Amino acid sequence: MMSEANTPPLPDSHATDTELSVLEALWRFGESTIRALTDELYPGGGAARYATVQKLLERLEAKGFVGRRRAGRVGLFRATVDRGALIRGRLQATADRLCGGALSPLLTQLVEAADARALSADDIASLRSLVDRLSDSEEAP
Amino acid sequence: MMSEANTPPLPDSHATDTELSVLEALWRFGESTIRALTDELYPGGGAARYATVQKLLERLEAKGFVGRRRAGRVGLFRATVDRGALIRGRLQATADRLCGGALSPLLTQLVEAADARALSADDIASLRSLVDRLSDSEEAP
DNA sequence: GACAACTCAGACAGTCTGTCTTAGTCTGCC
DNA sequence: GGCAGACTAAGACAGACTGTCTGAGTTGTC
Repeated sequence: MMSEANTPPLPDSHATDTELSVLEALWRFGESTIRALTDELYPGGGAARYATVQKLLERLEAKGFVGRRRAGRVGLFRATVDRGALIRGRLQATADRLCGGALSPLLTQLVEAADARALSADDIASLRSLVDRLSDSEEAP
Repeated sequence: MMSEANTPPLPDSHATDTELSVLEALWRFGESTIRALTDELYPGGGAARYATVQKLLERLEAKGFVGRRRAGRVGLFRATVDRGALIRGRLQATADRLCGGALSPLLTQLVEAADARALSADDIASLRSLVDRLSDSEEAP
């Protein structure tokens, strides 16, 4: 009972690398027109590149990563997910495919992967506070 | 200087869901023949399914996830990566695409995602020992 | 020698992705 | 009024990837 739907929904679709570059631009510049995005991603790009960006936005919208509104006759596009949501979506997808949905194996492997490379003291501290929080809610349900 | 090559190489290719089911079978049963894997994955499957498994193994081998040796005239296939390596590979891929390769943003998001849902007491305990281990190696380099 | 099982190579359709073309619509300006 | 320029919408296209399957050759058994 409960313990669901209290976190915003995670993206279930996959954003392509190219689609991701459009999202990155939207994150950097906020709500933008196709024209502005095209100029950013393909400087000097003509009508063809413009249409490419248009199609990428259309697909991103279908996947729920992007929303649009109209300002006069032109469309304004904005990202409807932030980078963190995208990351969490991919993490969850990895967990679903490789760990039956469980997240803790990911934590284990993440720490292992980071072992050689440095994890900052801040990272470790945030991990520790997670463990403390989890322990608390475990003892006092 | 250094801090490289002391961890085994991470898979750089992507294993499909279907390919993954073959890997899962190899993890469960260890070194196996195509026949045994086919019987496991497609019970009662005929020559067609056999060939499907064969092709999946061929592609897994090309991607470096599977190795083969010959026992007499039949081939014996084994996984050359374990589940953890696959997980770490996907984590690194996510980090590369979404965080410029840095792993700590993944940690942050993972903690956030794990916060909401229930982790088992075992998970929490193993997490705690993980944190303790990290803190130790942090204090005493 | 016939048969069964295995291997190897490749065909095939369906899907996904990035790219581009075309046609239609609206704008403001001369 | 009408025209050039910019925007939208719809879809065509090739290349890659995936899961599936067929066929031709090999090898060992009875």
